[in-house]
Amino acid sequence: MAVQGEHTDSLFEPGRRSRLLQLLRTYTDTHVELTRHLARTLGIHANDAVAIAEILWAEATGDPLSPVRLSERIGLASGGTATLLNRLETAGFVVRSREDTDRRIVRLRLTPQARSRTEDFFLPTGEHLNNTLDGYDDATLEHMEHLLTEIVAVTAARNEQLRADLKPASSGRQGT
Amino acid sequence: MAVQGEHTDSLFEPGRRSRLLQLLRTYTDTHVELTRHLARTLGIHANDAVAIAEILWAEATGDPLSPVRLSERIGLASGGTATLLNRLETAGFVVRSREDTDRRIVRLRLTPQARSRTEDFFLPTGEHLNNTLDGYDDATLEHMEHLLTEIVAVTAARNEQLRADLKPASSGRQGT
DNA sequence: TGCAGTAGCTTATTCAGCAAGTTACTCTCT
DNA sequence: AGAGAGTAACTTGCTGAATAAGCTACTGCA
Repeated sequence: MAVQGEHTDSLFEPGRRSRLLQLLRTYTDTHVELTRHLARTLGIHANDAVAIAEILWAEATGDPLSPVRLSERIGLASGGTATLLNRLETAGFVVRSREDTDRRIVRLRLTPQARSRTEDFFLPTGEHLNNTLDGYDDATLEHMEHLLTEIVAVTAARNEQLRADLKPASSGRQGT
Repeated sequence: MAVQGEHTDSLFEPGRRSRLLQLLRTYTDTHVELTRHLARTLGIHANDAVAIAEILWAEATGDPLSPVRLSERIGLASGGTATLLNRLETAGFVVRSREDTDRRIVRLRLTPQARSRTEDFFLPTGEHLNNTLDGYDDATLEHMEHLLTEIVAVTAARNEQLRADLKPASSGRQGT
């Protein structure tokens, strides 16, 4: 018998802000579905496709993922990530290379075939999106970039906070 | 031996457009992680949390999901969705109600407890985001809304196309 | 040189999800 | 009205993805 129950409506209040947030939500759904289609196209599991996309992007930015960092992004435990990587390596999508000075670290790279198939998959959408963005002037895009950056920061901060609840107290060290 | 292999670089070319697309990708990752935290908070599986968010949102827009439509959104087959819903119903998160004139159709609604727990989870982020959006004037937000709408449309169109490849030929109608 | 910390992996086990089949309901066509 | 096609939801048997726990290899501090 909760008498109150109106404050939470702010999430769904009509208005421009709420509409924007819903658009972001919808975009996420859409992007996730696109990744599922990638999985189907490559003949692999949904999570494997997520991993491939992450590996591809990280590699493109010049800082290839390690298994631990991949596991953080796709939300799998260490063992599950190892299984996933074995699967992808056996299927010829991924190679592991120890190229770091720290000999413990493994770097994940796509095979040329995997990269080209994945890029071919994303390319039409990418070009279509680029064309769409061409319809906007530079100032608008800059605003958009700024806004999105802030939005990501807010959400990421919340994630960080929630992640902190996970590890109660490992070592005595508890930094900032 | 593909001699060419430069056209695909357009996905990663430096520049504002590419940066925007990466931001969208990052946002998706962030939002997905947030949903995983929701799962942990509610003590349910990741996919279950995705389903709860979808059910909540659909209900809020006045058009509660049916199992089929839920399954399309979360990317599960009919049987898997039934299992998931049984799980959520048993755990007291979801109720199924036959309220449609078409007696086959089941509408999915969150229990009050589930709704309040989920809203409590999203509320801090939602308010934080609203504050962020308050820093932008109306015209800018309108531009954003327009741009995002287009982006979603492009991606959704691609999804539709890919989904069409799935069903080979049900009725005699076959396109190109 | 030992010891704590981290990266990556292996193994045993569980249970989520799929494919296929069943029931219930709706709509159309005769 | 009644047969038949189509759709919504659910059930069941089985596969294998992911987990938890434990192990090895490497790093770097004391």
